[in-house]
Amino acid sequence: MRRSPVDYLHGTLETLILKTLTGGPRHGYAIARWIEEATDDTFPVEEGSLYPALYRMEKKGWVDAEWGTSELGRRVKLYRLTRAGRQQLTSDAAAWQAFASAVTRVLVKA
Amino acid sequence: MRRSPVDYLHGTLETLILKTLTGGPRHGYAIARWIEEATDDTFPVEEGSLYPALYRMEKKGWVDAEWGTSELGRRVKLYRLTRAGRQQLTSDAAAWQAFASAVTRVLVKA
DNA sequence: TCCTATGCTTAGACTATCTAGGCATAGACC
DNA sequence: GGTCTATGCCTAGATAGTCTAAGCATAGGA
Repeated sequence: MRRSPVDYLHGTLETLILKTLTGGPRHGYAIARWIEEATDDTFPVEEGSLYPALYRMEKKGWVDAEWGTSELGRRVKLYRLTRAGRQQLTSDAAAWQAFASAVTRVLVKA
Repeated sequence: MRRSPVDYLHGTLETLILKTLTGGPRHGYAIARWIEEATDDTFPVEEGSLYPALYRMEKKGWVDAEWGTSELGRRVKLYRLTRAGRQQLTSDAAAWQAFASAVTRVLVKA
């Protein structure tokens, strides 16, 4: 029963998306590709997870969305980090570090 | 919207339980207390999560259960790590490290 | 007597994920 | 012209692990 990194993904996707958007506005597809590349394809970002996550985040006021055009001339929905989203990222990153270091500490414990 | 460590817990509970049992057989209640103490109360282990997790793990053959008596003279169900459980822990711990380091790498990225 | 800590069980709700389908178009290739 | 791949968004339903909240039982201390 191999546990894939994805099994742990719960809750971290939104944080990773927030982080992605600190590089400037991006559309969904680009966000997915960026995360995959940044993690060396450690986890695939499924569209069925990505888009619902973006809607939740828009609803919570962490991102703003507006329709635009990609470099390739396609119609895309651009997401931009709001001030609230930036604050959330700061808080999320700290919460993640606390969680990750606690788990690691336990797993490494003699 | 404060993100509590628990939001990230998904999937890690079983791994933490496996680790707990490397210290010898323990009953559910003791497992919960050990994890909470080992993480400096960073996350509470709810009974509604713990016991179902133990049943899943027994079903998967990672642990064996048998009724016994606690130091306090109470009837307790003791869980013991199986060989398969020990292997699972090795695999889980590696998967966790891969996941955690990938996420941390992204969040720290300039 | 009452309260707390110990200890196990489980039904149902919640929610974030994945599966899998749909739709649309640009560009490359044959 | 036709086909295939990459790009791009949407969403219904299934899955699965968590939490809430209740029940049950007993030992020990105040």
